[in-house]
Amino acid sequence: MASSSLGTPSSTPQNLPRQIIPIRDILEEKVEPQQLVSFIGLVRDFRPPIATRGTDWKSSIMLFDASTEHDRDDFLLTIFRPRAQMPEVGAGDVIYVHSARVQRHGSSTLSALTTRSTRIYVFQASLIPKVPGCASRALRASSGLSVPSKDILNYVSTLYHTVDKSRVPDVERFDLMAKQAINVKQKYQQLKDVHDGEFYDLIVQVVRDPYDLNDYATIWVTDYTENQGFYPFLETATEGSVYGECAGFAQPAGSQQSARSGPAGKMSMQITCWEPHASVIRSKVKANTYLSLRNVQVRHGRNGANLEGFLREDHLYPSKINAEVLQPIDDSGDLDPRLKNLIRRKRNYELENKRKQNPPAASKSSKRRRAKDDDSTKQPTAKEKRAQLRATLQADYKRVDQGLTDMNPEVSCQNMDVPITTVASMLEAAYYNLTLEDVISPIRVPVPFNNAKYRIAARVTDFFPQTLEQFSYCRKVSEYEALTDYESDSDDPVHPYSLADDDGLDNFAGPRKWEWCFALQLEDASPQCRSNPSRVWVYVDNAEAQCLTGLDASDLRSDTQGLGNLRTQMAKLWGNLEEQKLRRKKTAGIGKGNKRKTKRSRDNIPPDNSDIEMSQGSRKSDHATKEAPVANKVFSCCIRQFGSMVKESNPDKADAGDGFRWKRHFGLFGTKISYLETSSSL
DNA sequence: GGTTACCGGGGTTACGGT
Repeated sequence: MASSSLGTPSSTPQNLPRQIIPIRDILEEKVEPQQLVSFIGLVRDFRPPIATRGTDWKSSIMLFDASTEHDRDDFLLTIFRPRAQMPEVGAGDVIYVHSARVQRHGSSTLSALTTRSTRIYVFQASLIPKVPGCASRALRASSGLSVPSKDILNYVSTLYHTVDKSRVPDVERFDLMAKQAINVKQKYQQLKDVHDGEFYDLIVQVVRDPYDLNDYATIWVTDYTENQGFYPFLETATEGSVYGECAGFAQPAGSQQSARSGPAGKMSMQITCWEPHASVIRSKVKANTYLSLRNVQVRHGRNGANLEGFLREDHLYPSKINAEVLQPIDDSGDLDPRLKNLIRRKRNYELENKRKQNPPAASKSSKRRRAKDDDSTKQPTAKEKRAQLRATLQADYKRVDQGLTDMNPEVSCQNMDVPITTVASMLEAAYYNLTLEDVISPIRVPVPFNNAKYRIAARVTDFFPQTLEQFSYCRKVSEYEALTDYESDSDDPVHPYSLADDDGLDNFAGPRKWEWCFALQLEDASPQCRSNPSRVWVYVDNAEAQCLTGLDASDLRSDTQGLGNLRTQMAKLWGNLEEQKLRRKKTAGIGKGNKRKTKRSRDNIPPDNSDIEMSQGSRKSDHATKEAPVANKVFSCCIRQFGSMVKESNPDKADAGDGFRWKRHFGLFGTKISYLETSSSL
């Protein structure tokens, strides 16, 4: 079966050296991807080394042997190596590749990939003698490789002199092809810039499930740019109405998912994909998938009215696949900038759309951003804020550092040059000095919060949630996180500042991430406040908790090591507070059914830092201190004030638009517990 | 033990709708 048309013995198994696999066996998938294989073949195409994003360079070689000499499909060897170690090859050279990895990448057929241990022997075509001559003299100079065994050398000679070489181009043509291969043509365009009759590389998002027609599949795609050549979709996009099932399309029962609304207007183009690309579309693509498509021909459709795309088989390399699914979430921060920009445009489109749909009330997702950006909230300018902060701080600076002794040596914070302020002054209502024309002295306008930062001296008197296991939570990972200006959406059911429970994740199959989120109740420890110290709840978000503890969040209900590390770190900060709380809870729990809560809930949210409550100080834990005082030390830490929008049914209090008011919060930042000394080695 | 990447050239096949 594997014999050549010439009937030569070259391809018969008995002539093949042991451990050498016929290339056809790889193409017919008699081996699995990842498996290591050795093979020998003739070079018919070569792509010289090009730089990659990594440290290696990349080169590739198209090979055939006696088992594939008349095949249409090609067998590709991809070489990743430092540039200096790249082999030099010429037309018709015989290559013996020892121990390369089989892979499936960018092609409908399997190919081979070098590993660190792959050896490549190149025999220069013009020097290969006929048997019984020894092929070793045709071996091109390669660094430090010993001469292969006799059976390999014999096979090289036999193969070269018996195989049909009509697929090997002549030297001039080969060199020209190699030269052309490093000329990469820039074909990427956004959809807004595509024209009739041209070929483009596209980065797009699929807006509805593909329509599969066996030999080919059609997809509708967008990149959130507009092209006058596209069909204008309905302005008001409702579920299923824009890219819904088209009348007249045969709908195999159950095979079509409900459609999703894509952007309205002239933002989407249909692309028809033939094999081998259609297989990728069929098996890996659905609505919302991000795709890289290469060499899409753009032409007017049959009605001549609108532009369409066509992804056809590559003439020269029929197994080459030009459709690749892209993952919008990438922890390495290496996301393709073209994809990043597409996601950014999508976000802008969605924000704009939301705004249009809910003009009077602030849209939920933009609440926090508006707190910072929107002029209509009458926020002071940065300069004004700085002046205001300076004035506030200067009024409060008491140089209380001097009165502080026996500070916690395990805790340090930034901005030690900023004088310590008191919690009471931090909790005072915020004002904005409004200057008007013809009015000499500025008017003090109360504002819901200001974005001030402070340094305080404090000790921890309470924490939330009630158990350390709940200090971390699991959340969905959003595609928008790749954007540098990403801010999480407050529609998220587990938004940190809501300290909501983990519900909503049970049926979520997408990527998740563990993050820290907890709150600490701090009591002012500055000397002048000893008689009546104020308390404040401060949030600790994921980044600040990482800074504080030096630990990454994990599922603490199962990660006992992580829980132990957290406990050790927090004990440095709050002493025996956890034990005290536990004792108090046990005492209180007698006769109360002692319900064990394993999830965060809104009922458990730490008390508001409302001015009255906090300036008077809630003293629940004082009862406990009578029994046994919490033993912990004073530390200095940085606190920032910020605001968020919350629902408000009383219209008189709704100062943030219909049904919403601003709420002031405090957050810890720039504070650090000394590093954990772990006994376990890496 | 495993990431890096994916030429050029010039295009036929197809259902009917947005």
